[in-house]
Amino acid sequence: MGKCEQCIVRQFSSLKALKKEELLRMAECKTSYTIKKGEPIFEEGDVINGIYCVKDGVSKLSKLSENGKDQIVKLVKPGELLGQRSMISDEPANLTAVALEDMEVCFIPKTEVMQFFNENNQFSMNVMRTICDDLKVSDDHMVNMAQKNVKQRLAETLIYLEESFGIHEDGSLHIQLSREELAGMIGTATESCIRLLSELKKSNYIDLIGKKIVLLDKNKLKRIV
Amino acid sequence: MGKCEQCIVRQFSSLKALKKEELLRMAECKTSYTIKKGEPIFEEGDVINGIYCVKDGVSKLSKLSENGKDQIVKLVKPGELLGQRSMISDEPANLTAVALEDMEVCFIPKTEVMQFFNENNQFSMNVMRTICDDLKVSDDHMVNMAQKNVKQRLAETLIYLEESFGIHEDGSLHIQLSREELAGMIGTATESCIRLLSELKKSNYIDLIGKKIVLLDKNKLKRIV
DNA sequence: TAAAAAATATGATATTTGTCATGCTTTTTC
DNA sequence: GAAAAAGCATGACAAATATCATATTTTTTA
Repeated sequence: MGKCEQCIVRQFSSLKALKKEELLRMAECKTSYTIKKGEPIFEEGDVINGIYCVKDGVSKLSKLSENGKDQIVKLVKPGELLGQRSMISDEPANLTAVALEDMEVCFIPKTEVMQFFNENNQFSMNVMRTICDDLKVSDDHMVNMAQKNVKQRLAETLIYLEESFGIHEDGSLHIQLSREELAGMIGTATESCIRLLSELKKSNYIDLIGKKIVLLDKNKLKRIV
Repeated sequence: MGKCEQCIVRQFSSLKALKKEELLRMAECKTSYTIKKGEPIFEEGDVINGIYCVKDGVSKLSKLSENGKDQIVKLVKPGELLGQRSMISDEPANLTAVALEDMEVCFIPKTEVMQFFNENNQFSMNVMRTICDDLKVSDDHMVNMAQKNVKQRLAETLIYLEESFGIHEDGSLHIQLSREELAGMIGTATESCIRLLSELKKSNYIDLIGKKIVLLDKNKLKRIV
């Protein structure tokens, strides 16, 4: 079993406030999982009873709307925690978490996390701050959904994907989303998403190599937004 | 100066976890404000340095989008706290708070609230839970914005307004929003909002008496959603 | 209380976006 | 490696929504 103390991603999460002794305790009770691309970590309605710390790989958090489309609410990177909200609210998961790449995650049971809340104020504040950040992002996201058109949201999302997840050597977006998933992020029909991508390609804003996307002119894209 | 101990709304907020001694301290340092309908409590970008506890009246939390339209993100009722997120994230306000009715609010400085965080774990947990609830509501709201059409969102909003804020003796919605504000809640153009209201009236789902709105058939409305 | 301003309402029209159909391409499966 | 399946792409069209123009009503102001 890996030592939490030596885990690099811990430095980037709320867990960085934990003391040596607490980390040892956490290492004792955590469970590590490997999740294959496309597999769920948990699904909407699941009772989770703990949090997942993402060690490697990216996950999408999505919600199935009544019309059958999957709306992607957030992408989660290594170092982030999954399931905090459900654990604190003491509710089943509101979103489904599915791996976009092969992932490594550690599960920490609720009892242990609650213990940390009680004894380590800095940790509580860190978690609170993370959730506050999520809330701000979600509010802003909501305003964008309501007020921007699909083209603007697509341009914005492409820039976000490049800036948050980087690019391959060939310049293409590192994170690989299907057209359907991309449509699910910007909240539109898959066909509309594909059509707008083609349009952006024709105007030389982006390039499409197979399913890979290369941003050719970020400034122009930003001007769309 | 009013005693926080005897304030009724305290029972409905995170503040209910505060002990007698803490409430006395809070009463000492709080400031009470009366805010007239239409006036702001704070605006996007303001550094707040504390939280507002809503004693009476309803406030809208909104954000101005680049196209000049005001998107309403949330309505805040008596008993709720305003500005928690900004205070915890240590950031300027992300949203503008404007009174929809005459309001009474109490301002509690950040230093005091932080003190409570440190000494009263139950209070921290309450605040955390509130923010988690907000996050869930915001995520769900986002999915609705992305996946539902304007008519569905309007129907949903009307039901929400009735169920959360009640009705007058004549059956009309207690909370009084202009058509523009209602459009700002559902994220559409004012004209589209008005048009759909007229349509709902023609189909006898609702009645419009001047600017008052009466829900005639909530079940039918729910079937739209 | 009359005039001005703001809010509400509606029609005409343009634009955006979704849906369905269909073909092509890539990936998966046997 | 061929067949099947899934994903990508595009056209044609329909539906939803925004925009602009213009009444009408209500509210505010002088």
